[in-house]
Amino acid sequence: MVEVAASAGVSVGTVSNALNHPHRVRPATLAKVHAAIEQLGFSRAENRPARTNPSMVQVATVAGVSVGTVSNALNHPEQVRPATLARVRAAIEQLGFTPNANARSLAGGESRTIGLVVVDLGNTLFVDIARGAQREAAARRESLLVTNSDRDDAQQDAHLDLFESARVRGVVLAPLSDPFAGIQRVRRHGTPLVVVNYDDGRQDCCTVLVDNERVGYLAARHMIDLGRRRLAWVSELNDLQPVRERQAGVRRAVREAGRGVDLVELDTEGVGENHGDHVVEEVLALPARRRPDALVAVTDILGVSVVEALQGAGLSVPEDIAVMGCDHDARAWGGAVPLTTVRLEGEEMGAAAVRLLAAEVEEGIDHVHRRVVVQPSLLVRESSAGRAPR
Amino acid sequence: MVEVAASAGVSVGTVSNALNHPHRVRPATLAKVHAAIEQLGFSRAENRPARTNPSMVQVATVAGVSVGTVSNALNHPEQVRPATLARVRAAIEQLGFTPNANARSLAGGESRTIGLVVVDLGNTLFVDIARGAQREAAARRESLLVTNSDRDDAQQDAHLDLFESARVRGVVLAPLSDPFAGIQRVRRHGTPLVVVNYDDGRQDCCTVLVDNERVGYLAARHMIDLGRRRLAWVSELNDLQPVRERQAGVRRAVREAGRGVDLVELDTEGVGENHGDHVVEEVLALPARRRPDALVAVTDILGVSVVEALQGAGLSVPEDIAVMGCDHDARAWGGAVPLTTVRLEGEEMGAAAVRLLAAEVEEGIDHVHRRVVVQPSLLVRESSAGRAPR
DNA sequence: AACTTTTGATGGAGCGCTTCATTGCACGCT
DNA sequence: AGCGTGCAATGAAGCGCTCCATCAAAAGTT
Repeated sequence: MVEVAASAGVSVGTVSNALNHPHRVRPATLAKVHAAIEQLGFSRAENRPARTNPSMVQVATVAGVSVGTVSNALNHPEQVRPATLARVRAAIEQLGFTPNANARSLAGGESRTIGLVVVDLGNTLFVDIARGAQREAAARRESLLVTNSDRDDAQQDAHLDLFESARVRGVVLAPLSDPFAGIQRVRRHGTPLVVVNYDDGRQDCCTVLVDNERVGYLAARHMIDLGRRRLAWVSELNDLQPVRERQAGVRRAVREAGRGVDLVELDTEGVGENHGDHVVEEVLALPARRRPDALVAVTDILGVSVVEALQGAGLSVPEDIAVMGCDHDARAWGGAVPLTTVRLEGEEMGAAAVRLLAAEVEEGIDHVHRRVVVQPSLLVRESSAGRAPR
Repeated sequence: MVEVAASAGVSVGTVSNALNHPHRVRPATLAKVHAAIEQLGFSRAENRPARTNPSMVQVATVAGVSVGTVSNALNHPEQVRPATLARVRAAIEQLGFTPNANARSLAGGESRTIGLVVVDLGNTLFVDIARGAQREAAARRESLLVTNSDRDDAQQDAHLDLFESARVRGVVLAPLSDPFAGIQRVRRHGTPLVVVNYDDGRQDCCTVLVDNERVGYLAARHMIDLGRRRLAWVSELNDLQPVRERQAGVRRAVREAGRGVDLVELDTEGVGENHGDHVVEEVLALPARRRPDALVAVTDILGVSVVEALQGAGLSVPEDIAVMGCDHDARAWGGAVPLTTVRLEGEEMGAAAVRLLAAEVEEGIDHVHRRVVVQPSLLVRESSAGRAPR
């Protein structure tokens, strides 16, 4: 009727009158309306795209049982007699019936999907997190849906809203920046939320964290254990939390090592592929007795870049200077000298996040937010330890 | 009541009788049931996680309008008087109302999400595809949900079912292997499906493809244009379609170049990080006059591995032998010598897939399946062309 | 055999929304 | 004033499912 009204150039009300109270409508208008009806009568049939999933009603009809029984066959098969169950399943098979998850979660008030919003799918860590979350979710017979906010706050918010409106069972968020607003947004209606890889300190939700202080500590400690005595820490100038923590870990390792070990801290303007040259300039500018014999880069990408720049400057790695990065970033796997790194256990983080989510769902009102700190591990390769004998 | 029955160890029917026709129930059973009721009475209150999203009814009440009007305010704001609209919006704001997408798509029969099932999120190409699809979907005011099948057919099927049951608007599939079964599964009920990066030849759905023949052609042609005359093509032994096509492209380029150019084809047992050594052995085993001066690897990972092995064997790249890969894989970005490659335009592929999906939705019954072939592009870096002057 | 109890199946209410025929009302025209 | 019209709002039907009180028949018990 709305279409007819549009086509006839009158309001819906007029069409209604034309049909039910024709005497109220001026003859000319009446004619217009009837013409429109006539015309649409023809074109109406064709634009049905025939997207016709069978419903439980059809399954019930074919199986010769009631809708309730079909529902039971699906969700509580133990309450259905084997013979009946078989009939229902045959009907489902025959019709190719796939339950409508929307109707399910509407009626049941529960969903079996969890949402994961990730800041950057291009980064190995987050792909690993997704993989771990996926695995853990599957083990709990839940589905995991992933969205990539691509380092964009607006997208991140949009995706949180999306999951909220889909009434997912819970959301795992690997945020770009302080996720406070996002947390509020999601928790407003009690949707369980776990934040991964960001410590907002407020502890008003469950959190899965990397022990970034330990990342730095493991790295520096490794170099010291190798007998290196003049360490360099290279990171970017900005104030990102993980960077500061890693730096703190490096400092602690150096402090613990006592006076025999020195530390130089170098800054770059970024951690990308091309910042190695600048670092090497700074290194070479140092007086020989302060020149580092070991260098820890805040990321693998930066580390690889430094290795290349050092080699370009005629220094050998690891003989003259041992180099390592952090993150176990796949983008750095192809380096000339395989890079020693501190590996973040992304899969474990993702799995832990899903477990926390499940706990929050189960515990309900009694839930107390928890924080899981996943320990990184040292991965020694040639850039620090030299080529292994073959 | 189901809970009570479970707790009392009787059937639901018995509980019903106990409540409505107690005389029909044996006293002992009656007592059990009442005990169970008593017990659950206490624990019932606490496990309500208070996950209470306001519904449109509440919004309507607060705004002092009917539910229909709230719906109109949301979906057809132009049909609502500004003053009313403002009241409704204020109520939505005040209650923190988020529409229930499940109910929406149930009632409206339409969903605004599309699903993307990807074979390997660890691979840059698919991350790019996801990014491109995301962008195009956002532009059409649709949401994109991603799942990672992680090279596992069972997971892929599970994810297709998931999207099917969520009644998404359409599915984009980047399959592991021949997606015939998956296609059947999804199309059975008319869900639009676009397959990316796999050509099954049957053309019973829309497809977005890389011109893999051209990938090989561009690569070999680049080497020939650089003046190289003895090319090597390195690929794994298996029979994957894209590999064969790339090989065909290489052959064509060599053929076109005429008799001055030779081609050696080498096989590896895989394309991973450690297969370079073997390739180099094969290369060195060739008589000097047949030894290649240019090498095209089927993937970047293999290419980087070859570069390292060559350097390890004392050969220089690109002087002695130019090397390149294919794919523009991020995992190869960190190589000692930046690797020339043929770039697959993943973002463009993802965007094209979403556009095809949209077209299929719009065209409905009249839709004819289309095939979009996205052209790869050559990315020249140092491993073939030498270090650019600074 | 006469009863109680259990099992297995039923059918209807309701989840939160969209859609749309219907209506009340105000406006403009004669 | 009175008719015809358009606008804005209403309210009920129904989307596909789950849940559950209820019941008929089968299975036990005495």
